[in-house]
Amino acid sequence: MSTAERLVESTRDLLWERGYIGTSPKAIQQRAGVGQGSMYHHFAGKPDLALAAINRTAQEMRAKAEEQFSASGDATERITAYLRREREVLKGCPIGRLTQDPDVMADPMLRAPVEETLAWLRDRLAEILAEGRERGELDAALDPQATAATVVAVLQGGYVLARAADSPAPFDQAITGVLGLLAAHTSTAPK
Amino acid sequence: MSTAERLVESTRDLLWERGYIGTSPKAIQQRAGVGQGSMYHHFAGKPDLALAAINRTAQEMRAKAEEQFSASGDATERITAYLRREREVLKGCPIGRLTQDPDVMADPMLRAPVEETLAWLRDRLAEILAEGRERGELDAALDPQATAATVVAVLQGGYVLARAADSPAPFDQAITGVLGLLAAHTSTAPK
DNA sequence: GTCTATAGACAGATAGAC
DNA sequence: GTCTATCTGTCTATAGAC
Repeated sequence: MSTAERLVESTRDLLWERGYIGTSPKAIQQRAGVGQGSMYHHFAGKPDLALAAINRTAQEMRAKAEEQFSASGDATERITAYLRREREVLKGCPIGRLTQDPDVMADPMLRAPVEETLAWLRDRLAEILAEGRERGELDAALDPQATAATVVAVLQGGYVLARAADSPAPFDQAITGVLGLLAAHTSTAPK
Repeated sequence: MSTAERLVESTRDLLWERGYIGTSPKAIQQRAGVGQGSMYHHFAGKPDLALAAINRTAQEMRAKAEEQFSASGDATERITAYLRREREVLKGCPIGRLTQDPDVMADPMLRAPVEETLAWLRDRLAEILAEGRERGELDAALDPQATAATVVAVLQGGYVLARAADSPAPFDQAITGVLGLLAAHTSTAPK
């Protein structure tokens, strides 16, 4: 892996663990095994490195979600697969956590990928729910937009509960709960 | 307000806005209008101040939630009142945001109130849901524990979505969505 | 490209005068 | 109780040699 690559990966790890404010250039260099001068040769500074790191994480997150979204199965099956997918629950969401970082939210460049990724997730889920409703799989009373927001929120909030409890249990419960609620909106008629 | 009081309030504000890592003793003093020596006379240091601040915020959060929980009305009404209560959505949850602060989570004293408050919220909501189920108001198939975790997660995740979008809209949608899902589990039989 | 040196500002306190 | 001085270390770079 190139020096620049190692710096970006190191920054991704640290942003996930400690956030933007809690991540120093020195820590990034040490984790990457790269010297000070080398870092400033490849990147203009901390914001520049963070931008590269956040963009890559956002890209990766979409790609992983799209794996479940575009798989075969009806709406409920694909959403279940997405929610039940293996995750590093106790580490939290590497994108969602950035919303708590005032310096990230204050910089339009850093903020954009965070905003876009979560908006994309909601839109994509809303599409899948709308499709399920049209096919008669889901109750006509179900609001795709609102329900999509709920699903993403359960995920993001589940991470918060898991970190607070230092256990993945409340995350799993929250997922179980929302899937149970969604099941009641599923048509019992044959597909 | 006493000097000590002003320091605690100032710390509460800053922890909410910038988190533990992002909050310096100097910033606390300036916002409180209190000198350095004065601060260290009343508090041992930053962790001590943070402990006082977090405990107060946790206490306040429980009291406000209990207002809706112990009000009159059936389970759905009380949960709706809790979720629809006026909130400073764009500021996020002052307790939930601390789960992203590694230094807070690493200190058992600072971590305890965060863990306990969110656990208490889940337990309290589970009680209310169980009660509603016993009364026949809610579907017998509904899992009170899991659903309670879902409700708290929607709240915590709703804050994340709102901050990402810089708009309360996705928060409101997430609430609308979960209440819509819950409605399908509500018995249509007379109470 | 990578290294070391340097630098001004801030973090998080301690000490002692008043 | 509050104030000012002082201190060690870190933050986030810049400069210039190799």
